[in-house]
Order: sequence, then structure tokens, then C-alpha cells
Amino acid sequence: MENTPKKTRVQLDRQSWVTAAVEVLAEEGIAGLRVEVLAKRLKVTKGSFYWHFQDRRDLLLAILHHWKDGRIRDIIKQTRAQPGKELAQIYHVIDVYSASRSRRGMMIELAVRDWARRDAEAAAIVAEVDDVRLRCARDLFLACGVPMEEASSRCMLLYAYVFGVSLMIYEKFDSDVLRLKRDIADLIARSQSSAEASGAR
Amino acid sequence: MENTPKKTRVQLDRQSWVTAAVEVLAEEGIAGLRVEVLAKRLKVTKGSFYWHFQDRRDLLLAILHHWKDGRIRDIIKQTRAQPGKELAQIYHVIDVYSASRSRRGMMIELAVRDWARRDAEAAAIVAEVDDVRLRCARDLFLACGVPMEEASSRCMLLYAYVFGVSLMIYEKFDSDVLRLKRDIADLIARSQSSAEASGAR
DNA sequence: CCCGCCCCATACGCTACCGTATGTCGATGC
DNA sequence: GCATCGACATACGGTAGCGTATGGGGCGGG
Repeated sequence: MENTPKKTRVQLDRQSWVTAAVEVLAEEGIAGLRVEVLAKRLKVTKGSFYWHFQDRRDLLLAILHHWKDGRIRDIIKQTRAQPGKELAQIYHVIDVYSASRSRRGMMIELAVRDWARRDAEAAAIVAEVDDVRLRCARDLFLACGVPMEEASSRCMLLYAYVFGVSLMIYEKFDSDVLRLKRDIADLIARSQSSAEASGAR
Repeated sequence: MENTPKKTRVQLDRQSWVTAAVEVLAEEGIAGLRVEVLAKRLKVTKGSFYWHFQDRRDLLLAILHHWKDGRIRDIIKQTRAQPGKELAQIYHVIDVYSASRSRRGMMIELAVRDWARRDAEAAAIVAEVDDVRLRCARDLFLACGVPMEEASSRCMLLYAYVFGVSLMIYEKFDSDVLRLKRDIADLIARSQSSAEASGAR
């Protein structure tokens, strides 16, 4: 019967707090992530919080490392392609990051990056994640036969684009968002030496 | 003698507050823009603030409109090219937004966009600015002979890139940032039908 | 010379947070 | 049945910030 506790005796642990905190971070940003607000959301008081965490900073660091681990796992997964299907995988990466696909993940991403603009430790985490992301994406381009320097340029353009486009508000501008995003993906991924591009999608 | 007031009798007006507020916005973000902090920076008390502004929101709206006006003026200026030099102007736009060139302007840009993610009025302003930006940049591509749909794609890619790259931390990744940025600018601006690209820079 | 108005200072109440100190309650061991 | 301890709740002091109410000083007009 211990797997069905009668009351809502959830017995929070650090991970529960971190998970809820990431949720608040996505919605309110780092500045809106307050201990007492978080406690209210978890239906407890901050007495619980200060049992599991030394202070607010302790939570923030836990969030950063949790985010970093999840991101790196995801990057490895998203950039692992079967031989011969690397180009399709590049298109897949672009598509996955397309804001509408996983809006939540992008909100977290943007909140962390905004945080990193004013916090050295957040910046260090973002730097690590960016480094892994860029290297993995570059390997995909390299596997497509793109030369090293061009692979670097294209993977950087890829990530800058997916983050940047999620900051923009362009409803009024274009009438066919799908075509637009498809064409942009082509601009990023299409190597001049690959006639296979159109078939890879 | 009225142009040299003996004491520091500056007689603040609304514009002075807005200017200082934008400065704080760039440094601390919208969440760090506090009335009393701003007053301290201007060496007055908030009594002065509430004389010029109804409340904090009044200041924020003034900031938004001030930012919008400045941005649109700047966009018009940056995208006005002499006939025949449109491609060079595109490269110029990319270069101008390159984060290191006007770091301050980009910090404001990012702060406003982060703000717009949670505030409808800020989002409306950003939408207006984005629309003007995209249309002006698209006109540049069109003037280069790029077809309509490709012009739309490329100008969207252009702005998404410049904003996105300023969110990334990539010191460890590449050894030659200048070459990287140059190559990315080529990817964005280079139309397949323009052999003039290399000469335009 | 003094009146009034513009511009700001001071003082106040209120809320939201942070972090700490201490009380409490259920589960567990024995 | 009782002591113990983990996981909270409660209470408290302190700071920062918003908005208001009111006081005051300089200065131009009459």
C-alpha cells in the first residue's frame, strides 16, 4: 500500500523542487523565480524549501546543472544519425527547435540564456552546452561531406537562427510560414555539393 | 547665463528619465528596472519620478515608444542604399548588428525582446519593429534581383541570425571568429545569381 | 515683496521576498 | 509505549520596492 499514499503525502525531494522551478523559470523568467512563489505552487511553505536547499542560489545552481545534463543528453540523441542520413538529421534538428514544436523547451532555453547574460555561472553552463551543440552539429555537416570551415559556419548559423527566430514576432510579415521555414532550412542545410538535398527531406 | 546653471540644477524632464531608464534596462533587464533604483542613479528621489510619471507602467510605455521610434528611424537609415549598392548594404546591416559592434544596442534589443515574451504591449511594439525591419531588408534583397520568396527567407534568416548569435557563447568553439562571421554573412546574403557578391564587400 | 507654481524631498503604509529560529506531527526503531 | 528524526509549518525580523500624501524651496510675475 505504500505506493498509494492515502493523503497527498508526496514527500518532496530536491528533484521535485527543481522540476517545478524549471516550470516557473519558463513562465516567469529567472527574476520571477521566487522561493515563496515556488512553495505556494507546490502546496507547501518555504520551511520545506530551506530543508532541501541551503538558499535560493543553491536551487539556481541545481537548475543549471539539471538543465545542462538534459540538454547534452538531448543533443547527443538528436545529432546521432544513421550513416547516409546525416542531411536528413540536420533538417530534423532544425525542425525540432522550431519554436512551435516544443515551445516549452524554447521558453526554458531563452530564460536560461537571458539569465546567462547577467550571471557568470549561468553563462558558463550555456557556454558548455553551446560548445557541445556546435560540435555535434558540425560533425553532422562534416559527415555530409561539407568542408570543415563551412561546416562550422553552417552549424553556427543553424543554432543562431533557431534561437533568434524564437525571439521574433513576424505574423504580419509572411503569409506562408511553413514555406518560409522550409526555405530557410534549405539555406542553412543545403550544401552546394549535394544534389541529394531535396530527396533527404 | 541660463545655459550654465550654477548648481547642478538640471531640471529633469520625462526624456531624461526615459534615457536613464533605457540604460538600466540594458544592464539589468526589465525586472531590474525599479523606480527607486532609477531615481538614485539620477541623484533625485522618487518624488521627482511620480511628478513626471503616473506610475511605473507609464515609464515603461514611454520606453517602448521611444525605443520603437529610434529603431524605425535607424532601420530606414541602415537600409537605404544607393542604386547598385544594395548587396553591400546588406552586408553592412549584418555587420552593424554584429554584437561586438554595438553591444549596447543589442543589450537593449535583447532586453526588450525578453520583456515582450511576457508583456503584450511590449510584444506589440516588437511586432511593429520586426515588420518594418523585415520589409526594409526584403526590399534590399529584391533590389539585388532576388525573387520575392527567397528575399523573404533570407531577410528573416538575417535578423534571426543576428539576434540569435548574440545569445550564444561560442568562444571555445571556433578559432577564427572573423572568418566565421564573414562566411555566415555570405551564406545569408549571397544570392546564387550574383557573381558580384565577392566584389560588393 | 510676496504669491503661486513647478519640481522635488520626506515620510508613510503596504506588499513581496529572503533567510532563520523554532514548533509540530507522523513514521520508524526498539 | 516511547524516543528519535525527517519533513515540514509557523512566526519573526529585515530589506526592497510601489504608490501616496504632504512639506518645502526656488523663482518668475505682479
